[in-house]
Amino acid sequence: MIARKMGLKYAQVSNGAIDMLASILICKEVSKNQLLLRGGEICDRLYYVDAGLVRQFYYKQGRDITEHFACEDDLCLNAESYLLRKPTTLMIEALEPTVVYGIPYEPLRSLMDSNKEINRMYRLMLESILMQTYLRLDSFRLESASERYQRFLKESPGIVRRVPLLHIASYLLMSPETLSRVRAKL
Amino acid sequence: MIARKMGLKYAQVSNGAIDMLASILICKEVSKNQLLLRGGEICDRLYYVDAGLVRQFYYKQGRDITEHFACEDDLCLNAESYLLRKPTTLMIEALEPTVVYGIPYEPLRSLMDSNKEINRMYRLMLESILMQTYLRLDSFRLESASERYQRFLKESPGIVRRVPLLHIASYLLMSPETLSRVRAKL
DNA sequence: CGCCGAGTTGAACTGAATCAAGAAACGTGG
DNA sequence: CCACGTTTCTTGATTCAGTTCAACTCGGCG
Repeated sequence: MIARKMGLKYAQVSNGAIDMLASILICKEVSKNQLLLRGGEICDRLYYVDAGLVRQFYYKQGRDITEHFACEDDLCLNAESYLLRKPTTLMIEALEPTVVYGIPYEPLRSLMDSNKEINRMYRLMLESILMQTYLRLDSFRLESASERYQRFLKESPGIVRRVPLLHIASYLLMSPETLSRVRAKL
Repeated sequence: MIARKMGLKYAQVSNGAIDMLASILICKEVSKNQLLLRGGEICDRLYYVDAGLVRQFYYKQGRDITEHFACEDDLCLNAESYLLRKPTTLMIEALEPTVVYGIPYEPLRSLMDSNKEINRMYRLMLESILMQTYLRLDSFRLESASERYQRFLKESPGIVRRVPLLHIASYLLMSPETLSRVRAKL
């Protein structure tokens, strides 16, 4: 069911491949404000959010910085930890009651070795994440606080209403006060 | 020769795979200040720089913004254009006499279908680029102009001396004047 | 030699951060 | 269902890093 959604969102995989993918998926439920991944752990899963909303964040100079939001049908990848198999400083927290499906590292690698479609699906996921990341980098170039917020509003209207201003501000690289003022002017 | 370097840098591919990779590589020489890719073209190659130095840049609000530098043994990927097959606004310019090897899109896809090692190599390339991009995003969070420059110095000492200040400034998200002052203080 | 682009330096300006105080919303227990 | 405390958000005043604009210096090259 979830495997089908995943497989079809990024590639057009066959029923056989969907079944194989389903066989390695691991479902996890997280309640509001619970951590899905703690600092120091190795992130062994590439997450697909089925329901709810999570954020990836870390502490820098004592501040809580949100790096990514993922809601229904979004991917959540802890690249450095998942790919290099090392302890993470980037945590994942559920901002709502959430259900995620994780693709564990090793099982995915073996599945990719034996199945071309899964291999292709993963490649397309990576490519999609990469392009998203480039877009995000770009938005920090020459855009004012207000422009960054308006872009976010347009690109992720669903998230804005569900997340505390504080997290959106750090995600958009501005102080909560600035975001509040930006909003007041719109 | 170049295929061997490439194959070994990102994966540990066999001689057979190296030969296959070599068979699709396209070599191109570009002289100083020449464009390797013009705006409006579709970027059909994932480039590997053999010798010299290139930058990727685009115009935004009339300014020339450098997005990426690639020198010897670095990759240069025009993600949006290469992956989505659409005309680019991101150009590539040689800052020195340069030799690049391009991996063309379609031939790579078919090679990946028939050869697992090449497939794996490309996957590792993508993963590597993705992690680099995340690091770069991070450095824009809570780092001052001076800190960004010092990080760049440490991470890419080879590039600093070979590139006009102007391009480094836009790459690091600051005005040339600011970079000049930052340098003066070190 | 004198031009030209690249880099430096100075002064004024500005967008956003910070600090501080108050208002609104939220939820928990009585 | 309300009262209270806590958290989240807003608003104002001040400060500061970095931009902008302008003038000047330097080094290379025709």
